Amino acid sequence: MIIRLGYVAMSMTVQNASPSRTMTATTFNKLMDREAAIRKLERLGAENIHNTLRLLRHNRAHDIMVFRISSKLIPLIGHEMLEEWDPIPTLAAEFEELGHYAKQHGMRVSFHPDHFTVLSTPKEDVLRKSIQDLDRHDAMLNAMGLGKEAMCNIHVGGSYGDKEKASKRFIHNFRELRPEIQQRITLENDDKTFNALDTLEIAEEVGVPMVLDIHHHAVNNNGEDARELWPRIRQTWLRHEDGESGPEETHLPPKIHVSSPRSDTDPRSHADYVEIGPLLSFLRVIAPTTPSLDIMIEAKKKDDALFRLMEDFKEQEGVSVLNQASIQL
DNA sequence: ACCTGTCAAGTCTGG
DNA sequence: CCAGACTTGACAGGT
Repeated sequence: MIIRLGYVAMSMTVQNASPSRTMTATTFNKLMDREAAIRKLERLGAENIHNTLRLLRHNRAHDIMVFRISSKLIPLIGHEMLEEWDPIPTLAAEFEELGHYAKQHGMRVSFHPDHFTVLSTPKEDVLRKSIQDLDRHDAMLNAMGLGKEAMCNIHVGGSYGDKEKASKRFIHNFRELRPEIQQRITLENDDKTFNALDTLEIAEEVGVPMVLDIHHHAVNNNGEDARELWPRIRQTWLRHEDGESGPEETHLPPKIHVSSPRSDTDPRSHADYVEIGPLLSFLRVIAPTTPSLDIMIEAKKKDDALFRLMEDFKEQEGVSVLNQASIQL
């Protein structure tokens, strides 16, 4: 099994390269010249996109092919007071440059719209905003010139006291989405409500790939073993092309999320670095059936945690290091 | 230079 | 029914 490692949004080693500088709504409103304030938001957006490009260059220098782009690239986008404002065309050149670099180097990039995007919601207004958020993520990926291989990972959402109903609502709402949006979505199990099996069943039902988060699974499960769920999870990454020719590999390897508990008293929070133990035992079990896998590291120390994990992999029996960010197992 | 409270958004819990 | 917690990086305002 070939495994590629990636990390999320920002770097601990590249200095002054924040991809998510922002401005608060309060500050925006205090500025007298609204046009100038909007230009300022757009400058921040351009700067965030440019810093993301710097991170991709850093990734390339370290063989890192998997990366999640920050969803906070453009400050205040989607805010109610800025409904008329569409900065994505304004930033077309910056987006194009970023996407071109990713494509040129065969990098797998993704977004993770945050937990305010909830398709299981019973509230019409929340659903409407969630769809708008997905539309904006799709528009940004389109502006980058990236196809359906660049995906948006989301959670199922809240349960509102009845997980079964919420699950049905998610499925219904998902099916109402434009097909282009549906094709961009992956579903991830969360650490509180929709566990891996719940999420898997929904992912199968609507036909989207499932991202397994093994830390979330460790703190939210009904006694299921992730290794036993894996064959079904892996299956969600196979696609019927037009329903004709049977299952085919997508252009994408399955992806999992990896992090470690901060402490025994705070097991849900993310630790600075990743413990190799539980990860490795999972990988050894799935290796024979899984030719390739991408691992998104969700540790506080970001790329620093990735480098340290690679050091740990080097010392393991049966693991060969292919380059600075990938291994064979 | 450094510290503290606050921040767009949603959901859940406890009072 | 409402306030606060949750979670995160970064702002904003203060010393």
